Amino acid sequence: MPAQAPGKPPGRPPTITDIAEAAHVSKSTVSLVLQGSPLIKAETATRVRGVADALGYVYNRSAADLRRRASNIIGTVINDLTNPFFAELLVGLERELADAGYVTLMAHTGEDLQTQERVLASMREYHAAGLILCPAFDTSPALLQQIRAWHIPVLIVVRPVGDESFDFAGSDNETGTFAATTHLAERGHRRIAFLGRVGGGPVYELRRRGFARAMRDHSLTIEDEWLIDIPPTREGGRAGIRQALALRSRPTAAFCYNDIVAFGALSELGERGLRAGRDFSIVGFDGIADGAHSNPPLTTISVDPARLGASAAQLLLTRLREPSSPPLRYLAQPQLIVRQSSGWAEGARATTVEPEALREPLERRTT
Amino acid sequence: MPAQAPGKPPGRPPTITDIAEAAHVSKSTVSLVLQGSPLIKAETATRVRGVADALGYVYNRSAADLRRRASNIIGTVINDLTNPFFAELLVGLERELADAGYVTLMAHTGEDLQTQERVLASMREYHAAGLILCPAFDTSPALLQQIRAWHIPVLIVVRPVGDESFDFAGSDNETGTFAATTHLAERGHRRIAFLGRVGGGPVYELRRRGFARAMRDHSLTIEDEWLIDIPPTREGGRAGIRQALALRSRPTAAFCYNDIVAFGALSELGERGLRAGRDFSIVGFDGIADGAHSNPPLTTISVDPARLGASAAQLLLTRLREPSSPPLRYLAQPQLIVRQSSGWAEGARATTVEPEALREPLERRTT
DNA sequence: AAATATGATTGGAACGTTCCAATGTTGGCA
DNA sequence: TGCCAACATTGGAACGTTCCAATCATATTT
Repeated sequence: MPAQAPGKPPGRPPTITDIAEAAHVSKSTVSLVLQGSPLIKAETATRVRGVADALGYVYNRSAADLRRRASNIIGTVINDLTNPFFAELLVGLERELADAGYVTLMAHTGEDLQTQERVLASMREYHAAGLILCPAFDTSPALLQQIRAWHIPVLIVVRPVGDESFDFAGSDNETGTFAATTHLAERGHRRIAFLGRVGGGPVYELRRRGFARAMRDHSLTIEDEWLIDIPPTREGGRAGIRQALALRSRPTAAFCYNDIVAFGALSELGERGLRAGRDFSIVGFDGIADGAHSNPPLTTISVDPARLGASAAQLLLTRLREPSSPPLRYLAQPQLIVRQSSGWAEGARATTVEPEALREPLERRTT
Repeated sequence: MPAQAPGKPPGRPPTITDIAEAAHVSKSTVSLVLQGSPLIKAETATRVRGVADALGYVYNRSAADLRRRASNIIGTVINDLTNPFFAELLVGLERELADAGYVTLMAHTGEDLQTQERVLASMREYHAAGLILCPAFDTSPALLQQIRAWHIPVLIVVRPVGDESFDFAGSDNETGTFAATTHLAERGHRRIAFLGRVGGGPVYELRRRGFARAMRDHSLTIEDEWLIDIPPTREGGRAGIRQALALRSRPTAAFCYNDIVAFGALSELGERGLRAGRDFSIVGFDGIADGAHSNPPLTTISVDPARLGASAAQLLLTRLREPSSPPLRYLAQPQLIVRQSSGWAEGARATTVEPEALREPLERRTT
């Protein structure tokens, strides 16, 4: 017995023509009914729908898309699904698109430019109604120009690329980092490290700027050695902490480029018998769900990735309705979420904070 | 200036007919060339391809799919992308499918049965060549029977549903849990908790069985209260540890249903000033990437989610080539990865283990 | 030299929709 | 009664491929 497809072979699946015959109307009428057109009398419409159900009709998108020269497919290109930030973003995106009747053609690039080009070309062949692109590192503006010539609406997400003439959804990196650094400064930290890529593109640049501004505002100087160049990964976070702790002018706190870097940092601190929030302070960026349950829970700048995804989807949907309005732009306003990974600098308040004392306000939100 | 679509409006994009004219061949020839058919003389083929490029031709899948009554779309339904296990699985899947020339239509159900039905129906309309389904909790076998009638190959992933007549890719839950529990027992633990759902379906059942078998093999009894019923989430892990620590016959170790439960457990332990691996032992299940960088790094049963995804994709591809072979089945053999979250029970070896001593073998694999 | 095999190419009818233009059918109004 | 608008429905030509059957050329065999 074959595993799949038992029972009678499908025969020829019913088409609108079959429905038309059975319902004694023309196929045009059936088509209009299926599209929910108000041109058809309600009575006729329900009858037709009844017949369609009875025959087990299933709409043929290929045919419709061919004729309409369009589809309900949104191509979504994610550079690193392995980072929960993007996974959560994707969830928000997909949900919103699905609610609007679109379907998500998803591809993962793993930061590989060739893969990125390939999948984009493929999405084009599928007649995607729109594209959402989290560009891989070093994506050239030329690629975007090329896509523009395809006349498919594109929304750039998270990492800006090229000029401002493309729709974009991301977060306010400078403000967010400013808030994070300020938080550390207000807790009495004077030597604060920055763990992230050096020359890692515009997002890094903005975060570094926010960092620098906050330091300046608190009259803190930045030693060059505190700008620690590591890849934006968990391993990077580990390495960053190792470096930070080895410095002659040793920092007491670190802003981490993103939450997974921060997780790496927490892990490394733990292995050295240090407790984040007491012996060293850590702040992340992104606000992924895991941060509420790391050890210790992570103070971070939350952009609410799922919500960012939803907003991004909305932006693209707007663009689809208004193909020729000026560039759309959405910048999520990040929120500082204070949890236990950031504590007071030695001497800044009482002396050390009892772990127990920290436990009560498990999560507190600040603007 | 409009944001998108500047320059000349697309005109009419070139079709194979246009290529045919320009290359002085018939459209049949062009079609064959594009399909890489060996029927066409190499010389002609390259000429045609040249013309196609020159005209900026782009293949129209809608048209082809209509005519072929098939597509290169694989519909993938994921129940919880928020769990890195599934995100990593999806990455493996997508990569493998893309390499084979397929494209991934992805949908997220968030464990919602209605959403699941909706997205499956949608994928059917798109003429998906195959489906990959991580079923939501409580998916009824009836749904699968229904899908079977669609005559689209389905691969069930991770959670078995219904009878064994469907292709399935998952992991050996019993063996994995057996290994995890054995590991704890061999480290001298005699009171071991099980953190997971009670009555959570077949996967839970198998893991509980592996747990029970390992306990029996080491002549350990299982107190009912050690079977702690919590949702398979980070919050669940927290709650589970709270409960475990409050028991009269207090366990010294816990097997966690999956890695994110384990993360919750680590977090809760940390907040109580306990260190996993020294004061309490934790073992997870799944082997998500984060486990190598949690605090402390997590001992877990790894099924290598990305690889599982790749294998699943291979299984479906095989099915597409062999539509009527008997049911295919793939069970990943899980590996115990010993990291720092599991230590020796008090008195079982020396006394307590110095944190420093643990640091060296950062990661060790065992079968 | 005819007959046959092989290789390379082609004509054209599908595939199942959509949507424009046209047609038929009411009822209201002059 | 005739005219017109509004409403409801319809015919049929696209959309861009694929693939079967047919054709044409060339080489090989008898």
